[in-house]
Amino acid sequence: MTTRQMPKTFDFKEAESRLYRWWQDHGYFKPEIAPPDAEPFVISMPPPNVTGRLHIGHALTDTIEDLMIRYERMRGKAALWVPGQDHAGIATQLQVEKMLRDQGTSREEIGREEFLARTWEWKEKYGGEIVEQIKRLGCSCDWDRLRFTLDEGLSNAVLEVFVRLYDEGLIYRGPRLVNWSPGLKTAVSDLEVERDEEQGKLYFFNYPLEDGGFIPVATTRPETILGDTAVAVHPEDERYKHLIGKRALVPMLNRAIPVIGDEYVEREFGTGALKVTPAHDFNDYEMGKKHDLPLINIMNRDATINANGGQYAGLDRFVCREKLWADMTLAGMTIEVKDHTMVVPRSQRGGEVVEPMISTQWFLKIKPLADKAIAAVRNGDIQIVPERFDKVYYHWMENIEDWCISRQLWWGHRIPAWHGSNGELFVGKTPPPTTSQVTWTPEEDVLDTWFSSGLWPFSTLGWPDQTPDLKRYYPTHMMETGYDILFFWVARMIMMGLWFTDEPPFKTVYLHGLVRDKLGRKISKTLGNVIDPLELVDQYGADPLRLALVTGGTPGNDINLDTARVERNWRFVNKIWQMTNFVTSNLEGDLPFGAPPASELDLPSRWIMSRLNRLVASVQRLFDIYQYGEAGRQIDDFLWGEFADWFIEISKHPLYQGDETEKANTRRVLLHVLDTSLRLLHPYMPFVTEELWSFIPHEGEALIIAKWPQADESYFDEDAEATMTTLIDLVRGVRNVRDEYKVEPSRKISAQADAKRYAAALNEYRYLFARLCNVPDLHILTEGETAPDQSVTVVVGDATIYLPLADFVDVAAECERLTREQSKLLEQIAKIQGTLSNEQFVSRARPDVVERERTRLADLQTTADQIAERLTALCGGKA
RNA sequence: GGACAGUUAGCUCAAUUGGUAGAGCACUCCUUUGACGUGGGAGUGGUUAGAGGUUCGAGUCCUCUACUGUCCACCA
Repeated sequence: MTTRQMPKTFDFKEAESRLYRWWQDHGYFKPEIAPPDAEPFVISMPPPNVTGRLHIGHALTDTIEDLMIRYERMRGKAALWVPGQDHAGIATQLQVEKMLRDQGTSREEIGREEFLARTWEWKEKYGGEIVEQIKRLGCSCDWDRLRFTLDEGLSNAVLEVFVRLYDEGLIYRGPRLVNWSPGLKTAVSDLEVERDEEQGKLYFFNYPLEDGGFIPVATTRPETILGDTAVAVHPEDERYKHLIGKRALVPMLNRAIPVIGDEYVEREFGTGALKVTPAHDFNDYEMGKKHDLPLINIMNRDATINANGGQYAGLDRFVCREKLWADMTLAGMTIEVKDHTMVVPRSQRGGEVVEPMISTQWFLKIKPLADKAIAAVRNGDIQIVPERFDKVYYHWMENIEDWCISRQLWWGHRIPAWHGSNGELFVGKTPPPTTSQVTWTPEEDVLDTWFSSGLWPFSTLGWPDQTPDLKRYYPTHMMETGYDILFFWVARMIMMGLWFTDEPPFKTVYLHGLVRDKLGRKISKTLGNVIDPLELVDQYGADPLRLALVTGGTPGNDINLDTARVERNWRFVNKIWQMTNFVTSNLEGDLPFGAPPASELDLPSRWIMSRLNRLVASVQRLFDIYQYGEAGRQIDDFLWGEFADWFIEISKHPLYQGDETEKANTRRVLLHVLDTSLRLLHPYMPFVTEELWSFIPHEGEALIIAKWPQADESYFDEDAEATMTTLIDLVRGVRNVRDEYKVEPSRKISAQADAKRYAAALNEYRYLFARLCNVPDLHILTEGETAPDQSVTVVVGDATIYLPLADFVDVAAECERLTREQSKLLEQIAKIQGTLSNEQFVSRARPDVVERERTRLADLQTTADQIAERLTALCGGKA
């Protein structure tokens, strides 16, 4: 039996790095640690951005996934958690560009090749940091399988997918109206545009007509007037319908454009007439197609006005807005400017106003892929947890638009296409041969970061090659991530996975919420409410943070993280440390593992074993439905509230006063309960549990690969639980009375008990009262004996304890206390009687519920009777 | 304009298929008894946002209202 001396407290700073290294060196994070025929369980880690720093959201994701992985590993699965990093096109490029600016240069200046070289350097330098940070949380991923979206294998997968989609006719290239980010000088997808309500202005002016007269129109973006190719009115609008077919003149440019009729125009809004700018507005674009209007692009890539803007060429779009409006005002065309609440599209990344612009881009016709993805969830091949996200998923999938996959960036997967000197387009994994007739120039654009992310579950396992990993670990099992990237990532993985592997890339999607501050505010630098997980790990260790994150909320809902919970869990860590210290320091001799059979155990042991096994069963049920938070809370409650507060205290009696059998049994039970609890707790708090497990006698080399507990129903024991509950309540009652009567805790008092059906138990376990409420000589009243008069009573069911506190008892106060208690009881009795006298209840409620109510009533009744008796004896029936 | 969450003790959160509303933190009082003062004991604190309904029984199911938050959406 090991007798390694435990330190007084848990030195997490020292232990965490040591244990992590030890786990990793022993290969415990690798699925190969399980037998070759073990069932696999695989999670692909949502790859953090290569330049990112671990934030609290990562901490949540990684903690939940590590919990799932550790749980399945302990269940004997070949658990594989594939870690990775994302090149994060825009985010990374922006950071490197900033570095270049700080160095007094720019990407344009150094050129594409040099820029990429510098970015790779940057990646090598900073890319590893987040890996180290993930390790600090205790994440048990297989670092030998670490992948990066731009590494060779994954890049090959990207090319393969692109070429196949192109060959299938699903990828096309052409000029379309797209969301253009002028600061980043690239197209972005619909998802990357955020639309928020802002205070803006609505500009009213008169659109001049060729034949004289005018139509009043309103716009929020006057600069787009320069690109107008029509004025639209509602075809049934009495005010304007006679003007349809006439020609209007674009202000300041005097370009003639038609007045058209279209039912899209809302007669009630603004002036009821609309200027149409197909090249700079999505609605107008549609209307333009319908009416065959020309597209006039008036902007350059940086959103300055181009030559189509006449005298305004060269101006910034917002400067142009002011200038043009001023000029129109001088020309007498303007009417008024009103404040107006409107929705402004902004770039998710830079925050700048996104401009709808005509641009030649690559698109993916995604509908066919989406159809498969919808079916997979509908037929249950993929389950989304919580279920309510199904609806969101379907809605998005059913209304999906072609995906603009090209970006005018340099950092990313370059689109495998070549442009021939005669206008040909070639798409393939390798460049086409140059001939005397044609020379080929490679495509400049790269792919949207999410394009490669969409392949993650299978690209990381070696696809398109049929690698052993792909065969064994694909499809994966769990996709755990935040609901905020359901569309960006999850939806696309499902589509790509189904399309290219013919299998759903994972079976379950578990969506967690966002971590917010304790006031429920979004975490942001500007608010100054950033919760830095690494700081918390430094301060309290990884385990307390992990437990706080997992138990802080429920699946799919946001978590308002109160760091006080982390601190509290740090105390919990200490608490289980001290429990273990107690258990180990009380072990002696060679003990068989496991608890003795229930028949050989005393009441407290039967009780704790019953409670333990119910806990195990309950945790299992909760894990089966992904309710990790509730399970964690229950383990916590059990350990602190039952095992430590009661069983450990009680165990001191058999340990110190018992015979050898009692000692051995108690030791075995202590050890078994602790061992089982550490196993249950391990996925939540891997470090401290592993460390503690090393101090207790154990079979097997490490807790991380120890067997996950299973409930043993032979220990379920309702009688033991009921009896112990009564004894505990009696102890509590005595403590309560002592406190109320201000009896010093150190003062021993005597007591007599009229225990009725608990007489035997009370008699056998009277030491509980000595130990737990300083009543060293509880006397059990036998038949004929009567209770002392001058005493305070504690009543639980039909068991009564009399405390002859002669010096303390104030008869009047005691009568009042009893009266108070009695009225509370009578109230409850009345309530239950009401329920039970209801025939409907008795006939319709579940029998066990009725039975429970009857028992409860009987208990209350006997308690009330006891108290009534006391009242008569002590207070002369005053009450 | 649609859709989805949330509203429970002062604060942060729980609560199996409907069956006595619970923790932690904070607060009050007591406490160095041989695991732990990062502890122990005893307490205070709730018409579960409001109104209806279904039911023997509702925090839980249904309807409506209020407030908060999120997502989706083409009113210039």
